[in-house]
Parts: sequence; structure tokens; C-alpha cells
Amino acid sequence: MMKIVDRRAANRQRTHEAILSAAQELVRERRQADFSFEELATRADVSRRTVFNHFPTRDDLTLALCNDILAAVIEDFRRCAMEVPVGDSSRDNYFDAIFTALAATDLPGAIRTIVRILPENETDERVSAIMHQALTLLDGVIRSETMRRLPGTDEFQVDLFVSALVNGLATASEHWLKCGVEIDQASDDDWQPYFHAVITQLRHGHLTPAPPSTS
Amino acid sequence: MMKIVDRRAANRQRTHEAILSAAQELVRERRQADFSFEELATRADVSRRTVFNHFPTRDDLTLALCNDILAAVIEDFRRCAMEVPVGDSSRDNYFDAIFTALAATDLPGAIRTIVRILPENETDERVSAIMHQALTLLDGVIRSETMRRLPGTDEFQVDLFVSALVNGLATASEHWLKCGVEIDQASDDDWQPYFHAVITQLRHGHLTPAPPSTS
DNA sequence: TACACTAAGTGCAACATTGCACTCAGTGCA
DNA sequence: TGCACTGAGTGCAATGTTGCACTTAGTGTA
Repeated sequence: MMKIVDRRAANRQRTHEAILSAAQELVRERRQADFSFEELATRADVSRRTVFNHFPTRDDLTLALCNDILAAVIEDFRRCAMEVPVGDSSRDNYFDAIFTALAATDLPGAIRTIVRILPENETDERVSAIMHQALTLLDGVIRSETMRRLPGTDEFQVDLFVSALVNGLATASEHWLKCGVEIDQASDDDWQPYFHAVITQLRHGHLTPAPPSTS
Repeated sequence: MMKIVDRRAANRQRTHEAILSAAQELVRERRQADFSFEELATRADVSRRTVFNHFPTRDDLTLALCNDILAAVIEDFRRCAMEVPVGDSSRDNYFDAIFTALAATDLPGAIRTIVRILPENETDERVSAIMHQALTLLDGVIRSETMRRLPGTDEFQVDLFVSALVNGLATASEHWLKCGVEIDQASDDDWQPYFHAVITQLRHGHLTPAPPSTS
């Protein structure tokens, strides 16, 4: 058993994760984030005061939860990307790999969950901003995978692509939310046209006519 | 999930128990108490300073360990006593029940363990005192069982019996330790004559000739 | 509409753990 | 025999958790 170098930091981290883990558990059971901080504290086996110490406002907790949800997607992406052979460093090959890995994650599930945990009276702008911020967490992992598959690519080019992909996904999620289908009842299939539109535009550029309408 | 009224007390208790539990684990693995406080802390997942906060000296820890070992015997006794029907409130019936429950505990194992965890250079007097103190923990449980099986018995009579039994066991353990057999290698059968001597004397009194020699 | 209740949020002090540096005693080795 | 090392033990301050009391905002009900 390894001796822990900084037990204080480790304990604090453990408490932090226990709170987040408990919150996720409650969201899973409730289908929304309607638990009280008291309830969360009990579930996490810490005091209510401690929950506030770690998450000064409910907003802070909500954002952290969103990040956690995306972290799971990132982990999925990483694992799936590892299972796709590197190939011949062609752009086509690379696009296939990235989109295959992305498609294999539960990104639609994550989007649904994020919507569910936001307060019901949240403004569209606020929902959109949070979704964008969460999706930008994909930035790093996609950048890494890009460097791995297309070594030597100009950094600016990489940034352009990654940025276009991440923002494309954010935009797609926005349109999905506005499509009129109750997001909580939406299936993964409902998300596919939006996802497909993003990857098609990225492959062929914006001079190519848009794919068939998503509605 | 019940809300904990005093989380501080509960957490402190949990830490205390984690340390004791870890110590027991190390004793079980090592066959003696030769672990460092550092090692104990790591096993208990607390800091070394915390171990000292809970057990200011190694002696304090040793005594607490002895108590823990006897607590297990007490729990055994309680469980076994529950399985023996109350009967007719006769003295004979009562003696049978108490001695049956006692015999079903791992009292010899507890004695062996206690000896093992004491420092090798501990004096006979010290070993004896610790053993006595530990065995007196049986006092309460035997008293309760006596009141349950012989309701209305004079309290003085109860005290006489309980005291005679507990001190008899302590004396028996002392003689067992002095019998020349390496206690660590002793079997439960080696203990039986000593145990038997105690219960016989308690049943019939000291005017009856002593049972056959224990050596 | 006023009041009671609930829950988020806040300030502050008590408490328990932790880190760190140190002393002291015992042990082993050159 | 002196020195280096190890582990028990100690003092003290930093850190994180906890308890408690309070404020504020929102909600429901008589």
C-alpha cells in the first residue's frame, strides 16, 4: 500500500468526488437535479456546510456535474479511438476514425442529461452557454487524437478543425433542443441527423449543399 | 438513509475503529503486534499523528486491542446464550446455560491472541494484570444473562457469582500461561481442564475436592 | 395578503486530522 | 564505542470538516 504524500489534498479530493458522485446518483434516480443540498450531503456522507465549501452555489455544482458528464464522454471517446487503427495518415482515414469514435460515445445521452439537470426556468441563452462550455471539454482529447493520427500537421490547421468540430457539435445540440421534441423523450436516433450534418460539413466544407433538412 | 446527529462524533469513532481494525488485521497477519505506528497509519488510511491522537502510547493501543478481542468473545457469548432456552430458573439449569455459552466462545483463542500482542519482554505481573482487566469485560454480559435467567435473585448473590466466575477464568488463564506449553502452539483442548476446574468449583463450591490435576 | 415553512446561502468558531520538525531511546554496525 | 538509523512520542500550526445560527428568497395556504 503506497504511502500517500499529501493526505490533506487526497482527502479533500475524496470528499469532492463523493459529493459529485452522490449528485450523479441522485440525478440518475430522479431524472432531474431536484435534490436539496441537505439530501445531497446525506447521500455523500458529509455535512451540508461541506457541500457549500466545495460548491459555493448550486450553479457551481451544476457546472461541475456537466463537466463530469462530459468527462465520461471523453473517456468513451478515448477508449473507442484506441480501438480504431491509426491507418495511413490520410484525411479521409482520420475523419473516419474521429467520427467513428465520437459516434460510439453516448454524446446524445450526455446532452439529454445536461438538459435535465438544468433548472426548468433556465433561459435558452443560459442552457446554450452551459452546453457550449461543457462541449469545449472535448477540445483537448480531440486535439490529442488529431496530433496522434496526423503527426506534423500545422497547429493552426488542427485548431481550425477542432474548433469547427466542437462548435459544430454545440450548434447541433442547440438545434436539437429547439426541434420541438421533448428532449427527455428523445432517442439517440433523433440526434443522428444533427450529428451527420456536422460531420458532413466538416468533410466537404460549406460550399457543398447542406444535407437534407433535419426537421 | 438516516441523518447523522453528530457527524463529528461519528467520524471520530469511525477513525478510531479504523485504526483498531487495522491493528487487528496486522496482528492476524503477523501473529504478533510488531508493526510500527507508521505501518498502522497507512493500513488504517490515516496519518501517523492521528494514530497518536487516538492512542497516545503504544500501551494504550495494546489495551484497546485486548478489549476488542474480548468484545468479540462477549458478542459470541451473547449470541450463544440466546440460543440456549431460558429453562426453569433452577440453579442447575442456569449453570448449564452460562457454561455452555461460555464454552462455545473462542475464549482460549482470545487468551492466546492477547499473549501474542503483548511485548515479548513484558513481565508476568503485567501480562497477568492485563489479562485480568480484559476478562473483567465479561462481567456485564454475564450479569445481564444471570438477571435474565434468574430474575429476582439477590443482587449481592449475583455479584458473588459473577465475580467468582470472572476471577476464576482470569486465574485459570494465568495458570495456563505458566503451564510450560508455548501458548502460541496451545490448542483449545489444552485450555479445557482449566476451564473445567473453574466451572466445577463454581457448581460445587470449594469444599468439594479439586478435580484431577491440570498438569 | 400575511404568515409559516423550506431550502439556498453565509459567517464564524469548534473540532479533528494532518504535516512537520523535533527529541529521545533503542539497535546495529564499523 | 561512537555514529547512523529507526521508531515512539510530542508540540504546534495549517487545513478541512462540522455545527450552529442567521439571512434571504421562494412557495403554499388560510
